[in-house]
Amino acid sequence: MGDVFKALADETRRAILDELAERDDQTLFEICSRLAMNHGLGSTRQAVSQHLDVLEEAGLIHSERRGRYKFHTLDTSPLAQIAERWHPKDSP
Amino acid sequence: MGDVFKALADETRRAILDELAERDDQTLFEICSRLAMNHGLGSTRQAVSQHLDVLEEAGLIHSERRGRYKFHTLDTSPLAQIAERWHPKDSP
DNA sequence: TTGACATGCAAGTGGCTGCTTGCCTAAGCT
DNA sequence: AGCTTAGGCAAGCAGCCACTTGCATGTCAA
Repeated sequence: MGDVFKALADETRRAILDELAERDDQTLFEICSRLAMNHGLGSTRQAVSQHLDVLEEAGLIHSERRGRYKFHTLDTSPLAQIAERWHPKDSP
Repeated sequence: MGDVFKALADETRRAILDELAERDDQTLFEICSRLAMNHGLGSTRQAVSQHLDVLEEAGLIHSERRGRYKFHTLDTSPLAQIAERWHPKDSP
């Protein structure tokens, strides 16, 4: 699952996860404005949209379309295995 | 600490961490041969050396020079904060 | 000291990636 | 219907990054 690591490699994408961790079910424009407000990031709508694609591809967020809005929710389950991959070896 | 995430974004670097998780105090050539044996990676010595620099910059490994050998050891402590950064929010 | 071995340094290159630009689709409101 | 709003698609561009190539440094053994 190298997609998860590559998705986390970008600062803007980590900021998006930060925002979704504070409030779920946010639309694209909500995320855009919150990135500008809370993180000082002036990313374009298309740029954020592409970031959301990468994050969803990695399984870190899920999206659901309701009417003309698309709501995004955080999924932290792929992060669990990261810390556990390089466990210090227990000698037998 | 974006360096940690960027360091983990590369497959070869993750394989290096895998090898160091199994045995500490490995030299550059040991790591090279183990990458070829266990992971099927035909990386050059210089390529692996640069990967080791990135990993050390990120604080994921430490190195110690003894004579003409340089031994590398794994340090998993930067990984702890990763899983804890996007904790599900506890409602007050 | 001489040679072999382990590693370091630095410039150059190809491919990936984040971002922009421009246009398009679709849903809701009046 | 007509307009606005939320989002999607795709091509192009610039910077970064992993890798190579060639040479240099330093250490041990004979």
